[in-house]
Amino acid sequence: MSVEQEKIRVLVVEDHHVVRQGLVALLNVVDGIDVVGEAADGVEAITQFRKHLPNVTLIDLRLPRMGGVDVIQRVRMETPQARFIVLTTYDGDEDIYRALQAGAKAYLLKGMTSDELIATIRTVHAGKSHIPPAIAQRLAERMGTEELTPRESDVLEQIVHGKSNKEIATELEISEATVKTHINSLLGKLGVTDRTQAATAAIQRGIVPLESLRKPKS
Amino acid sequence: MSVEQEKIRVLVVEDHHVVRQGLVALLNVVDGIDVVGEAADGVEAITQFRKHLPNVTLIDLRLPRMGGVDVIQRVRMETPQARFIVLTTYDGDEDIYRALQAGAKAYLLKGMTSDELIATIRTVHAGKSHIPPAIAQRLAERMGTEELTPRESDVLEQIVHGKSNKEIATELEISEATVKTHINSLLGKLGVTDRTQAATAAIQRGIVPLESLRKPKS
DNA sequence: GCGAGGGTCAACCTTTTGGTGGAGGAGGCT
DNA sequence: AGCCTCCTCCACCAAAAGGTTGACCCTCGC
Repeated sequence: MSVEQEKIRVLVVEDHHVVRQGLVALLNVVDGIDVVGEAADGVEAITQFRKHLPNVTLIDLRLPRMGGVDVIQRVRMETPQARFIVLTTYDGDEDIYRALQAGAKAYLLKGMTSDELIATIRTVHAGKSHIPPAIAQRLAERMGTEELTPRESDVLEQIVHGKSNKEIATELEISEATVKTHINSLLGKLGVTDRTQAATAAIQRGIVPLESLRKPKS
Repeated sequence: MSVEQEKIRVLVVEDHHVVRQGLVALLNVVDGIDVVGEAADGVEAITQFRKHLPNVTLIDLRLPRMGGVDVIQRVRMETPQARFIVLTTYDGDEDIYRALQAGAKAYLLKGMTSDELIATIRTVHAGKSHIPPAIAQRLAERMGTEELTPRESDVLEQIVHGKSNKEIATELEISEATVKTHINSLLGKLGVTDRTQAATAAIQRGIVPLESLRKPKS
């Protein structure tokens, strides 16, 4: 094999400017890795992906305009062989799960060392996956839990937003009795005993994003 | 004045390895700025500060071993002229407030540009403060609100952890009637109408850290 | 066609929560 | 001493939430 080996072409998607800059600088001095593009939001990420068709895409989940999970889904719809490494601070089990479901090959917590990151890029490029033990642990825990139905998720979201049963009924245009039915069901699935626990569980697990609490659009 | 101007000596405190690395690399190529130390946790931060006595300290609030706010307090106790720039992702109004109370001179959100960061370092080194409009906005909002008493905070924390009034009474060794009194009071102060809203408000404002929800130590 | 699961609703009941007013004691500040 | 805040507690009430059972209607897959 020649000294001119093929470089791994990497796309970096990260909205935090200094972090992205740091990642790019870090990776560009590594032998065999070439950062071919950068994106600061989800929409740009897709554009950049189509343009450069990178071997590996490093992506944060929290992005403006379009979330990381959606980006992964979209891109893999048209390019199934696309390899993604999710690189994020911990945002709740739900995101881990959905990212891996969407086809992410690795999940790294910010805070890993440069060596870990580089090693993971090579691993993923070689077609393998890489899930750190801490993440695998959470995934395993999540497995035992039942999925919420769409309607139950609607109700849960309203609960997190501090709505009463009556308000939820009005909002979703169903009777209060139905709201109670859903709540009773979702309490069981979440393994909690009241709405307050359901709310904190939802936030903590990332089922309902914390940002949505700021200023309700309604 | 000579060409050999005095450089601004900077200490970078940030637990995320790649982010810290990026910041240091970024700042070290800037004219007139010299990164004299790095720290990955709060305890190390204090050690490094004493060792280098930097002009400006860049610090994240979420740190292992000792939080950023505590570091600022400690250091300014022994070195009141110490200048801190808080550099963090948004963790709730409470942290902003407490960091500035502790004597931070500036508060920057990760995601700012390198230019903003550099400009702020110079500004702070010159003895001025720098609070972005978005942050000032939140501070202003917080001003109108009343402080919770220590006991009310205790109760609120229990609420966030999903305890019932009865459980809270047992936990804090007071009667359920007293718990109700505190709750009634804190609901008013938080401007909410029930415990679920109180819980989400507490999390969102950073009064009760989300991490404490994982596995209760009890 | 039949069962399973999801969504809708009702009646009934118990427990919890929130709202109000009052009241006494401890500690701090003037 | 007076005044204030905080913490403590009680009683009473109304509203909300939680638990249970049973029911009807879809749709989807077998």
